[in-house]
Amino acid sequence: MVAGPLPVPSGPGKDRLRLWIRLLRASRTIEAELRERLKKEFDTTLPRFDVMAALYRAPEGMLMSDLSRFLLVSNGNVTGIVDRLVSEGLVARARRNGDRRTSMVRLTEEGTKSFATIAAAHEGWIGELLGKVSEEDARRLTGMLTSFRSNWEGRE
Amino acid sequence: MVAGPLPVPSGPGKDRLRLWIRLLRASRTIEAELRERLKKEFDTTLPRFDVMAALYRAPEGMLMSDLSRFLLVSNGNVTGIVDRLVSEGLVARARRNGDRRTSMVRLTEEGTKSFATIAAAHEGWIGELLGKVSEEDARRLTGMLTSFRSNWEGRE
DNA sequence: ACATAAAACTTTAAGCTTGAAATATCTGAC
DNA sequence: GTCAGATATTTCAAGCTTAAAGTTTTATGT
Repeated sequence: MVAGPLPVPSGPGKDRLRLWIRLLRASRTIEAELRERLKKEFDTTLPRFDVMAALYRAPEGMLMSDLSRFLLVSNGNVTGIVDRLVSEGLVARARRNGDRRTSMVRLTEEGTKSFATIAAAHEGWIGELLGKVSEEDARRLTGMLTSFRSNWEGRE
Repeated sequence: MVAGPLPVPSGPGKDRLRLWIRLLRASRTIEAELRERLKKEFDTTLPRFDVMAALYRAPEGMLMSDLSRFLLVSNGNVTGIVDRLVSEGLVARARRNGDRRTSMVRLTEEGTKSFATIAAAHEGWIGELLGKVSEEDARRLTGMLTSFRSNWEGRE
């Protein structure tokens, strides 16, 4: 999947394959760098950061299934990550009266403060890691990826 | 990390952050789809596919450390995946006379045939999943990502 | 009301992933 | 030759990830 230096043979459809390979390598490269920095600087992980980022945008809280859908990961996965965040005091689960199957998950005060700090650093890192991409290219690329996303969601 | 529907606030540097988020969501979406199809259609996994793809391009074999570097994953990780592929008869390790620390890893005949089949399907999937991206956009996007990569490798 | 289905979540087993420590081998300085 | 350091790989512990199976609660049809 993460094919590299050697070129993909040319032919019909190869352009898209090449695009996918580059896309994957770019995101893995950046992801690896972020993972390392999160670990070194804040002793945390990317999945934890992802969950906290989602919750930060939803002060009223989120259901587990919302988190799962939003983060594009399985529901069982979210359970584990949230468990750990709860045990660290960064996240809280609140049982709901309306539906006792569900629980609202939200950042604690400590979690909110912690995330704000990390997010500021994170944004700086992205600026640095993507520094060579011009603002204009960034916007154009974003536009293409956005249209990919809309097409994707409308598929089937 | 995988922020979604809600827009990233505007401001300096936010364009790159937005780009990163879109990039990550696009690759995770495609990855999830490929993972599912590899499982359903060929009872295999993405990491196995990655390793086999790398070895397919190197008929003479690769060192473990080459695989690790090439796939952008840790060396310990590669050990486990190759172990499993070996136990399935798809990959073979060959001790080298010159340096007994290393071993050349290569696809077996069965592994080669198996990969060829899967790779053909894989290419078709990518063509389908990225079908809405025009060939021209695909080339332009690839170009931008390639220049990101060169910049990255030249950093530090 | 009751059975049945659907929904939300957790648990489980297997595999992936990392960073760090351990092992084995090789290279170079002396 | 030998010993220190470098190199290649494996092992290990902890955590992430998925798909599938299980649990509890809610909704629905009759």
